[in-house]
Amino acid sequence: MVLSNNDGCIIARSNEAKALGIAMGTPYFKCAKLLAAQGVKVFSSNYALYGDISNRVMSLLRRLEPEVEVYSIDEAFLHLSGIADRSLTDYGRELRQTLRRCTGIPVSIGIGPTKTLAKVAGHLAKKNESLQGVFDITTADVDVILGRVAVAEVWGIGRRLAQRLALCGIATALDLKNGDDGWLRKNLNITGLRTAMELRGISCLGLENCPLSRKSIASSKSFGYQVESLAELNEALATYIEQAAVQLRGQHALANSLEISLATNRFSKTAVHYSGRKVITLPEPTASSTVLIRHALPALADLYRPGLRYQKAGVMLFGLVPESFYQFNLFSPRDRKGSALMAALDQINGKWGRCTIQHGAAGFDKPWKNRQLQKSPAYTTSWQELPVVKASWPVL
DNA sequence: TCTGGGGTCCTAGGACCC
DNA sequence: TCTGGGGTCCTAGGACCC
Repeated sequence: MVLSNNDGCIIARSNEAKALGIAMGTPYFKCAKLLAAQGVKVFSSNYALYGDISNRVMSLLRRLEPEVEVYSIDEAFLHLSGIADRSLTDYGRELRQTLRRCTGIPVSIGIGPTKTLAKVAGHLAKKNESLQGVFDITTADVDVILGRVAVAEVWGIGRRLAQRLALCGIATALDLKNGDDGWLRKNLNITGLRTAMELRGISCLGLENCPLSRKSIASSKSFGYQVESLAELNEALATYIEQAAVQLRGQHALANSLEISLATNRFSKTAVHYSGRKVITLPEPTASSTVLIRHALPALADLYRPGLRYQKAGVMLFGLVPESFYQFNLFSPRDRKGSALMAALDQINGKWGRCTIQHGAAGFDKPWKNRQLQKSPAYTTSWQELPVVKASWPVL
């Protein structure tokens, strides 16, 4: 099993772990004993490793297929329009073997005329061993299949909508597919109607092979312990701002505003609950960590209530504009030195590792950092953590 | 004691404009 | 007594996804 940040919740399970009946999102502390007794291996999340493996798989896909939409760290949509002369299932099997051979990663592949149907097919491909990881939904009776899929499993139908649909007698994907358009539009809004159309094989969600840049960038994290002092909160917030700003500069954008947030443990039954948010509109858009930190810290002091034990702080950058759209301020010259400094900082940290150079405000020891007690090594991205192979042979 | 993080889209309602 | 029509932009809140 893999844990979320701060070793908080369970966010990934092997089939064997699923068989123990532990639900996705269960807080780790609630089942730690059971897991230990059953000999389950538990890992802290390791995004350096997952991100690198994901990149390997995605870049291979891009090399093999012209139209690829990377949907998440472990999912992608491919447009298979170019394959007319052979069975898509065969093509899928071959693709799967290639990925396995080149990256070592097993995948399942679902094929369908729309994204939503492909997701249904993918789900079956993963669950059903006889399909050997590949399923083309058009080779079967789609209605029979949809009749067996619970509506809550359809992509785009979450817990809330599923509950509402159940009350109206819509229990399966087939029921949703056959729903009345006017009713769907009114009760599930346009996104729900689109989902139903997609189940009918009418594509409403195109392939986005060159996604636009992000509209907001956030960095927020729980602390390793309950933090009480403003000084530590300042360090944490400055650290998160530096992380968010690196991404901001990475997409060559500037932020118009930022929102900072601060919260105590919302689950605590004894401590005072508090959560504060504050939006700061910047005098002019910036990508400078220094400027962002300078605006954020006084706002954090405003949100701070002495005597509380804080669990989490965060920053969100929004109102993002491309660097090239920078609107010059009539009354103050643009700070060119600042952007050169940031470029140098990114270059150094890119080469020598995150936090090689940082603002003093971000602290040094960072004792409040989250827990990752069971982290696997960054096998593929850190020289210090490369796997070591020991070979021995019998002396003849 | 211990409960993640980072995104997207849609809608309704209010403010404002001509 | 009787008070238009057509827009935009912003925000908060709700839903979803991985």
